[in-house]
Amino acid sequence: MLIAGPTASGKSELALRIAEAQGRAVVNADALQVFDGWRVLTARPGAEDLARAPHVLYGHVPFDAPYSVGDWLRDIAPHLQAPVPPVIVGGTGLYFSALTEGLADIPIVPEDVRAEGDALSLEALRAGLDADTARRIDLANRARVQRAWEVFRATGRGLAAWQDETASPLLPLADTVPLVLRPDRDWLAARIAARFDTMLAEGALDEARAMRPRWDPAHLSSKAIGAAELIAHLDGEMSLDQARDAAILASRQYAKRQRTWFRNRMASWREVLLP
RNA sequence: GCCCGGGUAGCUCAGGGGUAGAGCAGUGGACUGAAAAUCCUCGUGUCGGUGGUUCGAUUCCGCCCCCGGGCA
Repeated sequence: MLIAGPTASGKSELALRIAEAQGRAVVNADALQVFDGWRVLTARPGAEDLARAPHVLYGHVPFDAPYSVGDWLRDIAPHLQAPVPPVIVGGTGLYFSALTEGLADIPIVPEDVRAEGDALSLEALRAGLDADTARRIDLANRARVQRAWEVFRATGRGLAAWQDETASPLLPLADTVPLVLRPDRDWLAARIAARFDTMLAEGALDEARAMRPRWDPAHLSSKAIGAAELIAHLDGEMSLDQARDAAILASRQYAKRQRTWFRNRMASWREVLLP
């Protein structure tokens, strides 16, 4: 069973109830909940939830380690073999797509190639692409262009060529019960705001204080919405109210991006309208 | 009560006699290893109200209302 949904839509609780009732494990499909560190801020399940059902792929990656969809697919593979099929829940559309539609089997790009790419201008990166790939990707999007450049640089083959050879998916959609939560926009906005206040009440600020000495915006776990805002508040750069408002706003904008992905890339999934 | 400054897009504001634009917010979209990332698109709203001047007023003038500040 797959459960996708925007942030704060209540998908984790739904997954937990199903898992608990049916003796399944809950498997995480969220790019930030895989990290150790910001437990409260990333809404990772707490002790009470963990006691109700087995949880997998939550907080299993060090907060300062790299991670990617490919890592996630490798991590999830063994859990798909469990005798009782798990409930896979999360908000990262890319993870679900890679799982059910496949991901090109491209060798891991070495760190020094990434560093080399970081140093180049967008124009230079574009110039280093093969024609097929250049035609396929968004040339205004540096992240996409640099990724394509890195693949070509590291493997000598274009990203498009690799993608054309994408193998069959680890878990075909047809073998699943795919649910996507589609909450009303304003209803979700209210929940997003309320949830951030709950996070503060549950110690998000203390968590930020604990993370402060090891804070590095470059870490992937630092992308957790609200992390930079709370750190800025601790550094006296903004009031707690400003940090709160900024984090809530960023969460709403994130939810909108998720909505777009779900609507267009998971059109065949079973919709669950909320409230 | 008088004087000064304002009242223009959801918010902050710019503009100016030929019916108006920015930023933010919001919308729609893209996205096969950074994805809670990254990128693209979309701006008609009684220009506070009402009279007047004018071929034409949101723009100029009068009055009224509201919000700041000052003086009584």
